[in-house]
Amino acid sequence: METIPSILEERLKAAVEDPGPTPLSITSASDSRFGDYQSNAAMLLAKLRKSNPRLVAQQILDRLQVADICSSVEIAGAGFLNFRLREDWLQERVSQMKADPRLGVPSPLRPLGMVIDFSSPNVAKPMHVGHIRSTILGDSLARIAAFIGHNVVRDNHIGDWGTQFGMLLLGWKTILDRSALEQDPLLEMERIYKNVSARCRDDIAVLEKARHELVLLQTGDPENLLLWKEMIRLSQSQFDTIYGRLGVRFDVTLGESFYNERLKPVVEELKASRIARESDGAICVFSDGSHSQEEDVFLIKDKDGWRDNPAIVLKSDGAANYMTTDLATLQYRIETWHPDEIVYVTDGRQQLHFRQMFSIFRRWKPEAAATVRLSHVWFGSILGDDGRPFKTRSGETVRLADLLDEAEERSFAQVSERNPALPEAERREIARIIGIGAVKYADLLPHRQGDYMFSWERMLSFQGNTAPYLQNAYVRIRSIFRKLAEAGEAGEAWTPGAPLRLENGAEIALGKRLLEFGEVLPQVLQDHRPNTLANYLYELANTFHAFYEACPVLKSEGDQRASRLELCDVSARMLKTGLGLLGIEVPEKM
RNA sequence: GCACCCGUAGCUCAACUGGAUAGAGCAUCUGACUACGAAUCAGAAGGUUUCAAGUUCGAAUCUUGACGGGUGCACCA
Repeated sequence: METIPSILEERLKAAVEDPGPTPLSITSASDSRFGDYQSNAAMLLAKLRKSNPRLVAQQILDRLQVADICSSVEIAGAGFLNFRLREDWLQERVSQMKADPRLGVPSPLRPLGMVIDFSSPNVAKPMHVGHIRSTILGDSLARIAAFIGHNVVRDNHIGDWGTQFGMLLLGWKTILDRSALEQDPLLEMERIYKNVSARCRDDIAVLEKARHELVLLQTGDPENLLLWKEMIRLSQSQFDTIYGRLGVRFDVTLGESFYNERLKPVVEELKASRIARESDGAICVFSDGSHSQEEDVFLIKDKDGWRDNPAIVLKSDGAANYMTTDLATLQYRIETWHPDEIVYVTDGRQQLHFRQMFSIFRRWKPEAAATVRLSHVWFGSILGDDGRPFKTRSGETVRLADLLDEAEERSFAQVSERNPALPEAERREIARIIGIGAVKYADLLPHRQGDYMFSWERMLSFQGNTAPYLQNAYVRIRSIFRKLAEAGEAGEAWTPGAPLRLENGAEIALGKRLLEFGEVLPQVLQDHRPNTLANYLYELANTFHAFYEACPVLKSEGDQRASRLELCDVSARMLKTGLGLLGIEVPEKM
């Protein structure tokens, strides 16, 4: 289904003499008194042509043919064109959208291949609150891209290689507590890692031993390889538990170790093509002078002036680092999936790394770089209510499993208070849906570039822009249909598909709101910003509640009743679908 | 020092990427339950968008400068 702005834009283009390359933007009206949609095209054109905006608007208006769509088009203010939709046309649009399984979301011109790299936990470390944003944001973007019609590869690039394994292996062989490992493998692995790592700092002999273990692993020592695989297995089972609770899945899980064979050739190619060279024993990429100093990611300024800020692709000890791995991974992804876009979902601190990585890639593989969009979708930190990074009361990192437990516990207490009569198992299930949903929604709602303050009270509140509020809107609708089904036994069954009649203000407002879904969703993906979708759903729930208060459904009669039931049904579907795209479930009761 | 991000109502956050009178929730105040779920709705009050200049029909948004905060800057990822 085409969106209303794109239909109006076509009409507008036809009415403009020599529209040029400038897009004629149509947006929904900023104030309903101005109409339903507005365009500032006349003002933009007037600026280009150095003429009067209102005059240009009048010229457009004289040739504009929208009588089948609009009841009025007016020139207002500095030269705005304000469109008011015909109510019969609007009603027809909502009916079409209702019958559309895509709920009015336009099909892409061409389905894109997208690789989304997100979550990326480390082996042998518990997943903690630092992983939550990448996991939830990446999952949501993947769901949205797939719904729109793109081909998505969800790739979990886990940290299963590197210097930490020397310490882990040494710890495993010397201080491992078997029973602790059985009880909580991640906790025990974390303990031995911290223990050895601390001793390495003070004692060069321990450090040497750890390095030796790492060399053994890297040269294929059977025992170390076996232990390493065991660590991965134990970690993966913990990841699976968390991902199961979050409802997150991956198409491929390829750890850093998977790219080992490709690292040396990458470095060789970069050296051969003179992109990288030796410096202080390491192989580095320096500026090629193709950018201004301020924009050059390989330069940095200090008090003595501009100096090199190279990216290291091979350390002086001959080992590769994450830049090398990321380049090899990028090469692999392009060879394997030929994607149109690769999305990296990580925190904002890695901006420089990705800018350097993308820059090296453009120099290394210019043809490939020209056909793939590389997007670093970065996000800010989660803060505690003290404005400092979110920690437990004792100052520890918050483990993700504990966070989810607490969300469900708090939610369970609320559900039990509201609905003590429900069986416990049902209350547990509702609490799970609300608790997990609240955490996800609180994470997706703020603009991703920027820190946000974590607050149980706010995210679990029933009022305001929260998951429970949205879920409640859905539950209220379902309750209507439950009532109807009970009555159905007396011969009042609901038959879907009745014609819509948008008669009063609240019905019309709801209809317009429902149509906006198709406008919002492509933009969400374009900007990689699910918070836009979250805000839309909040407004939808708001508009629905206003309709619900103003328009009795079950107490109305005949065609009106049938029409209102249709509006309820499509609103419920929209809420469920929209929340589903954020990875949030809805309960039937709460 | 340089780069990136941020500074919006008492608090927590939006603002369709330069549009018309900057919007929500919490907290405060007023009103609506013998009621399709009040976990809701209707309303009031709350703003020099940190400050100062500039760009133009028009700025929270762009430019420059100042002030304040976060993050990153050569072998950890």
